[in-house]
Amino acid sequence: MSEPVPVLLTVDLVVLSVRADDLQVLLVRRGIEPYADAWALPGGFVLDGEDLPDAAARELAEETGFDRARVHVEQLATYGAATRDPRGRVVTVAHLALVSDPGEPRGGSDAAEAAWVPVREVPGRELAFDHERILADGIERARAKLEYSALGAALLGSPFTVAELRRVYEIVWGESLDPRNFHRKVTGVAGFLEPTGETRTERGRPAALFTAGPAGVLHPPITRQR
Amino acid sequence: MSEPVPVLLTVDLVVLSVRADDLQVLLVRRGIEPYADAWALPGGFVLDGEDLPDAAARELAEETGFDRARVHVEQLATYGAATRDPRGRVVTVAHLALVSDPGEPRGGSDAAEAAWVPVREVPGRELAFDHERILADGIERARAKLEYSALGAALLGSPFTVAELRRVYEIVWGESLDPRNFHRKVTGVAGFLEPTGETRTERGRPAALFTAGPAGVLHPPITRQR
DNA sequence: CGAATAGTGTCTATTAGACATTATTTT
DNA sequence: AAAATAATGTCTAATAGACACTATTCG
Repeated sequence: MSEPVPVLLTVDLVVLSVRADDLQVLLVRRGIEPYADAWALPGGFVLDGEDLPDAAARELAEETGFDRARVHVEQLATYGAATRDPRGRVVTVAHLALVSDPGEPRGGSDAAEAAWVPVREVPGRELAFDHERILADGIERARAKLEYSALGAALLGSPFTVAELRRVYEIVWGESLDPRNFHRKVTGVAGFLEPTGETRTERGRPAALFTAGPAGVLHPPITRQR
Repeated sequence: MSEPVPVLLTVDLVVLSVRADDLQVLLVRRGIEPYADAWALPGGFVLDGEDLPDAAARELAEETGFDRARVHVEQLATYGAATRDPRGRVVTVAHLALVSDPGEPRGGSDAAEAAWVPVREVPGRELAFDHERILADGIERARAKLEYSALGAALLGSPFTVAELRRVYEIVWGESLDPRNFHRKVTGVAGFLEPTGETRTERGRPAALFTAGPAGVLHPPITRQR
């Protein structure tokens, strides 16, 4: 029987937000080796005694100032190829975070710089480690979960209008949706949206305001084009 | 800035199979501390230089004799609570494995005994570590993925009949499905099932044989009852 | 009033679910 | 022939998608 090998454990975050009518991801420019000056997903080492959700929430707070109550964070997947980090055996538990209306990011401890980048501009940049793959997995998870979950609300401030929610779907999926059918769909599923009774007027008829309902799931789902 | 903390990394496996008209999970009785003599999910330490999929495949082969080509294995989730293992910081990357028609299990290196157990009998047993939670997550993943993926075929030998596939769905979901509607559904989605042209006769009219098709996904999905 | 946006209604094609019927084998 | 299982067909209710229409605001 072989001996167990100790590894270093990190959490990395795919932090997505809808900003400037675009799906954007939070990237940091690394301040230290390896991959110094390269763009990377925010993240860092799991600390002594710290659970994985705690580590993810802490890193998110350091990079964005968001506290976990206002953000949706879920575990994405774990990446552990022996050669993924030149420092040695470093395994990362990637998380997906969806935030609403973030201000400008602030640089964290080992991040010289942080920036929101439209996801379709990322393929041009070389990300550190296997972060390009992790980002792709995170985006696909977000797209897939919009179909059957109330995840879209996590990308919006609360309360929100049906039109704002629809815009989130359109931006994340990159396809346009019929406003009338979308409205009928999301308001028709019991418990998915909670009407606040309030309205907000921008231009035209005032829009009813909603918060995410208790259902959490959208059944039957909204389907994207295949 | 705090120091990274080294952890030991394991892979654990939720190995599911349909045996004796029942959804069963492979459990091992632990031969060593901690939790000696307790039932647990099969698994073990990730070895030096070993990637996560390799470690999962190796552990699976040790416990069942299955090589990875014949089995569906996918990463499930990672569990890293600081107190989950009394030995210290041990983080496990759980995997879901679906196998067809396994023979009797053989005990592995640190497993004194191995057994297939119907999943509905598991709540009676006390599983080691947080394995009860991991098992629950694995079962739910399998149930959910049957809806939209060709995962059911992984629980069957190849080729198989539509009736055999339907039985898998019924057993995993614990609900009965209309044979005629199920047949129409799975044979109607292009690329989901590949007819072999062969038939197999048990009792009654010979059944056409199929293999899993190239599509991999079932769109639109089959939905379970909610 | 006209423009703009929100929200409802209506029609049609597709799909799901219930269930009848036909087809092909074994005994 | 009878029993058993496979496979197809038919009907109906529900849903998705296209699109007309009404509602409520601002300028």
